[in-house]
Amino acid sequence: MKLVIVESPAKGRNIQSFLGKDYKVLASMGHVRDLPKSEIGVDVENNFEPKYIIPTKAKKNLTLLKKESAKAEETILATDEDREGEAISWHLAEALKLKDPKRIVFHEITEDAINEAILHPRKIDIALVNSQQSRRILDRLVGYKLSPFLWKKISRGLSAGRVQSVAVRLVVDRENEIKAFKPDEYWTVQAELCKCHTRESGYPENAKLTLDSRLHGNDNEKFVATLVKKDGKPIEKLDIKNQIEADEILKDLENSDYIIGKVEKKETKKNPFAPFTTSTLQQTASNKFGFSAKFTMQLAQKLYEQGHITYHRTDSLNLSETSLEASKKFITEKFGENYYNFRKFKAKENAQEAHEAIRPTRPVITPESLGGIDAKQLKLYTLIWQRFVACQMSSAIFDATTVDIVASRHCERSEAISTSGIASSPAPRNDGEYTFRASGQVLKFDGFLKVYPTKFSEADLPVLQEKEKLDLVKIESSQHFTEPPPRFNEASLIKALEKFGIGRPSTYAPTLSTIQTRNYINKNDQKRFFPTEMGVLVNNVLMENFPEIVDVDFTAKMEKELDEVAEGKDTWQKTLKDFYIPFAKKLEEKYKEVKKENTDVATDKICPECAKPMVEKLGRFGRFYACTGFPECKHTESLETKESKEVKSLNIDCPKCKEGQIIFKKSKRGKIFYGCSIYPKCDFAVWDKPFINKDGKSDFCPKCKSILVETKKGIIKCSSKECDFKT
DNA sequence: CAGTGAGCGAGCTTCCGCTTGACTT
Repeated sequence: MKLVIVESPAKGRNIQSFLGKDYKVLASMGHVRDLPKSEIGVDVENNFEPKYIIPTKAKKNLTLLKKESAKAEETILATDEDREGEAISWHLAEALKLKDPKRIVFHEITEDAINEAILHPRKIDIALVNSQQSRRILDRLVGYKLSPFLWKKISRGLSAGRVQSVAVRLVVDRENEIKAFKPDEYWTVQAELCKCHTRESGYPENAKLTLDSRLHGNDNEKFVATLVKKDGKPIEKLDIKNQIEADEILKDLENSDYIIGKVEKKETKKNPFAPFTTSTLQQTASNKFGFSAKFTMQLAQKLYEQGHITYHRTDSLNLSETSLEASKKFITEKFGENYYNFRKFKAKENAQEAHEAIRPTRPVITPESLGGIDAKQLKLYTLIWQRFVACQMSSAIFDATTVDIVASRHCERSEAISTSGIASSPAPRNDGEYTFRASGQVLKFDGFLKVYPTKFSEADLPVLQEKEKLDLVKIESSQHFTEPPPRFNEASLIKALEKFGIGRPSTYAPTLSTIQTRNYINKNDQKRFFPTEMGVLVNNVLMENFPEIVDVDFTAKMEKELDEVAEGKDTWQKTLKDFYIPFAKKLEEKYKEVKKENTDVATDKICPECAKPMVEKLGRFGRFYACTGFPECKHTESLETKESKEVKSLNIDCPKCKEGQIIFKKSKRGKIFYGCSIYPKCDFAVWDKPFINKDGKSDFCPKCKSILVETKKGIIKCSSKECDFKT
């Protein structure tokens, strides 16, 4: 028996089926050794010697691997072909004490690919392993050196890191941009025009037309054009600054003739998107369905385990030969040959490409034919299936038309007369010639749109010819203001992180969680991120003292260095030394130089327990009132919010102790609940808001006399778990 | 489902990236 070790058990099951009973395929379940959590674990004095331990979570599995490896005639390391995968193999070899570890790699999970790989084992690429060690140790040094600095200078429990601190910075920067933004007023001018019927072109005598349509044409002969040029000069977005300027233009235009200038017709193409990577899947599922990145990954994990999709943590756009053949067959059979178009996609520059793009494992399994799975899983599968099939289909083709309309004043004498009364030489014609533009596009061939629904505007224009005269139906101007950039949501923040190469497919979702649980950023009602006071404060301290670490290019620079190590051009110790020596020196200075932040704000509140004044303090969960008699007096109060004031004003007596009142509270996790004001003397608490009847009083369950509550959906029910009363 | 702060000096907080599953909603 030969032992093969891969990273993921689902992948292992697959490979097992190809290799048969001479092989045993097991999974490492990710990394099996790591730096210890409780200490820095890097001997910076001794050439950055790392101290690796086996985390408790990995112990059980590693014991199994050891047992099987000892029994096996040989152990083959088949982890992913990238920096982290190479390192996992190396750690496995070390932990399993393999003498001559055999390393294999493959790019697609097919019988041929696996058998081929088994025939060509290689040695572990120690340079690649070393580049991973540099990455790991650098992240450890940054994180475990900067975090304690924040504990000392701001507050305990805070954190900083190469990835999370930049993510927070992006949100803070954006908020500052929004705050500093001054909207500019600008105006646009639109003309509603229609094919001319009342003049030269005329109408057939017998046409049955209403007076309105005789004057203004049918709806399908009307169209809207936007003012784009004045006297041959393009009008830029902010050129028309106010109503006075807009009115002047309107005045000019009311007495103008509208004649068609250039008519340009051309075909335009819309190409399908590339297949999904982790980041684009997360973005699209967020934008289309409102799924959080975390939820999308949970759904994808299940689809992967059930064998419906390929691996879901990837930055690759590669598609296996088999999947390409399958999609070709599917598309030509189902839609016809003209719908098929072979396409190859290139991943972004620093992608590691250890896997394929995310795609259905078997494209013939259409979403309709996939039964027995959860509705939301199916929704995600449908999206993945459509995106993949569409990416091998023809482009959609549109007939696009762009029409210029020239508006010039009616031909009347308008030569300038000099004050002396003598006609001057003809003045240069600057009498307000305006150009409008209208464009339309009509879908000619749907191509990939047949499978991947995409929003596009379709607007038809009437048949128009050059020099044709038009009637003006309506002309109007509209006021606009420039808008600040929008706050990030999950989709756009992940997109930004990926653009800068910050973070990896396996970390986008966890990173978003970390910076929210640290209370650096929060989501507003529109699910958009804004920084908290603590987020702003931490970011300011980092920006002021360690700008190079929170620079968006820090990771990109690190990656360059790591490449040098992976290519054997540089040692991992030198890379670390170049970074760490100046960093450590600076850190030492900053410990001395930077003062501890004081965020206390005096109030005129008096402590109800000891009569000392109270201050507003900034804690890890936001601001709160605290007694200045601390630590003798531990009295604290929450800041009043709209909700807490509202609940307090209802004066609901606690149904349990009848002594206290029900007040608005927040749990550790930030979840809202309603509890008794004299806690811990009385521990009454419910999740939902107590129901208030029309007399302004709380009410009780007719069945069991417990207090009634109103859920967020407006259902009134009994608060008792044993009672099922609800309306 | 009931936090947070200070400072002393017990022990603890903290990083990123690779995995899944055990929790709970």
